[in-house]
Amino acid sequence: MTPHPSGAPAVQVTQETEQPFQGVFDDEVTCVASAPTSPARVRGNCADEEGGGSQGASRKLRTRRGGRSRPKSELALSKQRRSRRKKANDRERNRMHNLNSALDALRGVLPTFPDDAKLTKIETLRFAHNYIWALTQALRIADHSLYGLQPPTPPCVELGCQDGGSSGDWGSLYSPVSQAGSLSPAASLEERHGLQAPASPAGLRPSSLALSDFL
DNA sequence: TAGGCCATCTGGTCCT
DNA sequence: AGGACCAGATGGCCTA
Repeated sequence: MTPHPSGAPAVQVTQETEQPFQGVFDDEVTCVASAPTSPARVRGNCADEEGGGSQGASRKLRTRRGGRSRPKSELALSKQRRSRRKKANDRERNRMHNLNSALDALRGVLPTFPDDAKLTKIETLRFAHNYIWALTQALRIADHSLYGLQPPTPPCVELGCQDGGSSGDWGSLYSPVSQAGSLSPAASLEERHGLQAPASPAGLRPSSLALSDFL
């Protein structure tokens, strides 16, 4: 897999202050300056310049409030808009970097893969979901065998606490996701990379499991 | 070359 | 007003 074995360095971002596309912000001068960016961006920047008929409104404001709040010139307003947009882009970028960091952390606690194999975002989420389910099932089975035939109360996993663990989920052999199959990717990792599930920390039998079981 | 995945920008909406 | 979140759009990179 690894759509970006050598490329896409931005995925590995851990520093919040990193600004891989510093050049993007050089559009302080003109909206055309962001040529490497998408037309949408250019469109947006230029649209900002237009300001949607704010001329009359600003004039009205100027006449209405006379003194304290200084009226801003179109140039100042445009500058302010660009500044706000730039800051919003920065925040959005940081937000996505945080999200990716969290996804990387999640990948880190999932069973290890070959170094050159990296789960995609959607695969990571699906894998984690089903892996957690499998682990809880393993715990349940272990408890079951320890304490006899009486099915134990399901462990209170955070996401399952609110409903006290419905018997429907816990009574079924397959995870709801696995049953539905709607979340399974068209081609499993195993098929694409010949991967086998590594040993599970909870004592699952890895020999009988494949990644596709989790995906 | 098509398709998948990704990063980024952008505007809208909601919340503080 | 400003920040967080979201979804759409876009273009780049990579693989089959």
